[in-house]
Amino acid sequence: MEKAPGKREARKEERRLAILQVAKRSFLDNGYSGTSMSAISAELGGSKGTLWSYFPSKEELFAAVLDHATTSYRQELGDLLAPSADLRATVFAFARSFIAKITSPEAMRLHRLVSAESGRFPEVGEIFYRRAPQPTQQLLAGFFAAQMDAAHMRRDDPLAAARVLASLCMGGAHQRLLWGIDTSPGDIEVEARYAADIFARAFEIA
Amino acid sequence: MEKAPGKREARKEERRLAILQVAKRSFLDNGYSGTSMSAISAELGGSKGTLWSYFPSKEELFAAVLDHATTSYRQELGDLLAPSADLRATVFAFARSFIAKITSPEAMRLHRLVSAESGRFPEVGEIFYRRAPQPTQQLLAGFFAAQMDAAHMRRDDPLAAARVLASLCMGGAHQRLLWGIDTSPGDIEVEARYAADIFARAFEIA
DNA sequence: AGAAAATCGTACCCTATAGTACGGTTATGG
DNA sequence: CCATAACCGTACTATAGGGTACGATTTTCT
Repeated sequence: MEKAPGKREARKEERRLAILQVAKRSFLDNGYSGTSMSAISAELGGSKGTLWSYFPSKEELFAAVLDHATTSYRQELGDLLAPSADLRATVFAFARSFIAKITSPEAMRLHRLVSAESGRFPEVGEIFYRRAPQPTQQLLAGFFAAQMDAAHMRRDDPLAAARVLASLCMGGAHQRLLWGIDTSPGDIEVEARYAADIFARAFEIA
Repeated sequence: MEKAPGKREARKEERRLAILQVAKRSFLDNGYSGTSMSAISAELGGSKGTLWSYFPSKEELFAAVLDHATTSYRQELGDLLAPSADLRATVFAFARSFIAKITSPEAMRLHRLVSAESGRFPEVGEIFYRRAPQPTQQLLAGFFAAQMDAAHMRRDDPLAAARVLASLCMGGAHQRLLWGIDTSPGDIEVEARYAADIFARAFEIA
């Protein structure tokens, strides 16, 4: 079924990706209203008709960009939870990778775009939520449930515990970057350690 | 010095406030790029020239709106911390009021606007940060410092403790509302209780 | 009453924008 | 080699946007 790359389809897909890439940059930089189809077409080179033949309206382009961006965002998410020596170390390692990921420039810009536009386009928030925060929380929750079964931490709602850790990770550098207060990369290490410590105390990790 | 209301100045101030009010609604609803001066003028009635005589450009109107909005936001912030019977109760009461405040529709829209535009206008984030999150954190930090001195909670960096509590309060309904996942008002109570509980465990409150 | 300030209405300029139309050109597939 | 799908360039429509100009009108101060 999925044979025949075909030079036509190949070039088409390639072109589509190029459009998405340029559009993504523009939407991330300038928001929905601040992005113009004409500018995208100009930056892309070629004719406006071509752009419209791929995405028949600005809204559809936006939806496609969001879909693409959140998909690639999610794909880098699976390996955040790497069980190691003891629970504390695992939590700390997770916190460090997680904070690093959500404070990366691209993640920040995506976060900005999503929170800005999900007021006007409700489906934007939902798409994002189901692809990024929700899977992460469930990943964590499953892990914590097992740890609770093994009596390595206090028994509690695993999903709530997952949210606590996520909240602790998002309250520091990420939040400050949101307001434009810039932070040094070293902060990540410090904050991850602090978040892990608070979490360990709250959930009675040995 | 501050005498002579003067009908001229009075009407001028009144008009100014009317403009700010309409503009605020529009910026909060539609963002910076999505807001048009012409539309504001139309909704306001009267001539475009008048609008421009008050605010000589869209950017200056935006700055004034932000200034006004964050100021009124801050004024409702002082009475969040009401010392009561014991520390646990105080923390819980704070969490409840704080979550209620930051999840109010207007606060959410302001948050959205600020995080969206502080990428493009760095001073936006700074203005907001210095008027809302920072005072709140310092208020809390001062309170915790005193409680630590009185040995009612574990000794630690008071500002860090303040951030922990704030993070716990922002990680629930507020975050979900940001993605457009709506929550029931009853969640506030539950989440405040949970946040206070986690905080109490992490800081060894009796 | 009369000068001064504010306001109004409207027409205007210039640029940007989403989206369309169309005839000519290049590349691909059979 | 030739039909065809994709593409290009360009010109075009229509609307909206920020911002200006200006003469007429109303309101306030003295």
